[in-house]
Amino acid sequence: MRTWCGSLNLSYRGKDVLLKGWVQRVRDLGSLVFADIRDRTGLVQVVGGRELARLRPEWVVEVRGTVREREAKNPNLPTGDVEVEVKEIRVLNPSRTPPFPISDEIEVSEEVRLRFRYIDLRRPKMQRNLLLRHRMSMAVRKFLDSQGFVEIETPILTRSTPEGARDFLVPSRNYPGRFYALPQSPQLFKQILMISGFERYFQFARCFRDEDLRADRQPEFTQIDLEMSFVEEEDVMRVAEGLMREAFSVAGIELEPPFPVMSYREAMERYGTDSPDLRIPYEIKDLSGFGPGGNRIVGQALEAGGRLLGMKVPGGLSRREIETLEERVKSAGAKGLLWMKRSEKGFSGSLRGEEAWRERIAEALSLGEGDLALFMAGIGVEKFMGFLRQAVAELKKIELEGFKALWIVDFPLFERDEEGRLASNHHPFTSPKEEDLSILEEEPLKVRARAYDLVLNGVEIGGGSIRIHRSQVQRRVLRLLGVEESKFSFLLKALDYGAPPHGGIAFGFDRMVMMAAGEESIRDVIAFPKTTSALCLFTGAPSGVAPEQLEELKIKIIS
RNA sequence: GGGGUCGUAGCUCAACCCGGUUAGAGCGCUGGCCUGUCACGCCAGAGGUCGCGGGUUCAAAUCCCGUCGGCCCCGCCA
Repeated sequence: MRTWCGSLNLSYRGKDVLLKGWVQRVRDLGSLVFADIRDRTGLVQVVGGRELARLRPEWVVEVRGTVREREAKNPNLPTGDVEVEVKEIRVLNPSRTPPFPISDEIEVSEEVRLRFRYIDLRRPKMQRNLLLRHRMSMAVRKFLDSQGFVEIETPILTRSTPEGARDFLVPSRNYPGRFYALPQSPQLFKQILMISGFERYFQFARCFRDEDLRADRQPEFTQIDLEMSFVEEEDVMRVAEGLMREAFSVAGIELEPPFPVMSYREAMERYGTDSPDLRIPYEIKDLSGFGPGGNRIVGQALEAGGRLLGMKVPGGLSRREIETLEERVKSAGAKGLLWMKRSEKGFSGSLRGEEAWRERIAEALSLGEGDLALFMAGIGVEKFMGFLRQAVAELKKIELEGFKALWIVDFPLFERDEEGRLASNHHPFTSPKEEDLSILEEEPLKVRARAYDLVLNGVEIGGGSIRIHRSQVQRRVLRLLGVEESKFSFLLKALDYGAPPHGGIAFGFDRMVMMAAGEESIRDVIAFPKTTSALCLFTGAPSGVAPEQLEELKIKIIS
């Protein structure tokens, strides 16, 4: 019977044990040799003579021996009170010298880590992260099961839909020139399952989007996808809150539902983003009402239909820091940054203008002596102010501790895309608010959606909506979007066969685990992630294929 | 699609700005010594296409152009 290395303690004193694992390190003192043996549960020291001296890091071994109390204990090691006196050691497999040691202390470039992922995953941090991921998924499954949800798998080979992100395509051999698409989400299938009468569905769904990557974005990722029949917004939100509470509690993080609710408009006004981090204390104020105040830049901005937005930075910033911020917002696309500082001598800074005007602005921001205010003027500056708010918090090294969740609701159903056409803010199956149906065609941009986003510490962690369950409403929305009905005829038809009112939500599971683990990158909670240029450094995917394979698919590479 | 940043020993980095002997350090590795170590210690040693290609120059790790790759951001992500 094998004993886990990490489980050994004084209660094993005198017992014979069999350990299996990897050699962490060998300390050769001559006729006395120590080795640390590691398995998934931890490390334990074994002690013996010259027979241990030939061991090298990462060799796979089997050790038989007797547990004894140590002469010199190691308080830094959970098993530090004991050691195993070796009776027999067998090398099951030697190892080449690893490119980097199995330790959280050592910094290794991500490139090397991904190339040797099997070694990287031996590191305690990565083992912890993937174990946490497992426990969170188990907690979620248990919770959803207890709430009457049924896990149902939906296809990976499915139909390309023109809306939304770029699809990954899979060529069909049986139908040359035709393609399957990998799902961007199981959206339509889960709606169909509601029509099929399952009432409550969930799935840990792998989703695929062929877009450029980020620290929190991978081309394939995992969503906790769920859908419910006969529900309103609040019903879905309560289930989602319970799910979040259960998932995060396994990481020792207590979320306390119900989460506060904020309208999209309020979030944009106060924080300049639809996913605000409420732990940051700054707020944005609209100062357009005070007029141009003799300031040329502000005057031009207001005349063009733009706004003057300001934000107080208590305690101020140095000139150098303001310059740094300006560079950062400019690289994000902003035109520039204005500032004003209040000192005992009065106002200073680049927001010049009439003294009374500056006084009124300072008052509106409750600017005290030593405080700084930052401003932007123009059209669409809200989101740059939101970016600035984050950047200032970073620069001021504001302690961002704890977890603050909130719901964002009352999104507009549509937005204008670059070409000025209507586009869905969420997706085309999101229901408009009943009371806004009458203005759907006349004033589509004023129509609010029955959608809700769940934001945790400024990260969008989930989003969902009550769906359209009447084909006639779905037709009107598709028409406004300029989408041919034929593309979704299967959905429209299904809606006419007794579709119940339904709605749901999907969570970015990788992001949830990332936050619970305190990681900055989603790659650290995914066993085999892609690089930011969508390569798998471990297998070398994507790769070329044999000419015969292309031949069979009737595919020709043209460049 | 765009911007930034990095690429030198197995790993992490220095030398690069301002071109000029034999490209260094720590860790790791190999060998030797050592009975209480636990980041063991001490002694000795090996180890480099300076990402790749081209250019400038008497001379390139260093300057220029291109290219490949890692990371971060903007666009994009219904």
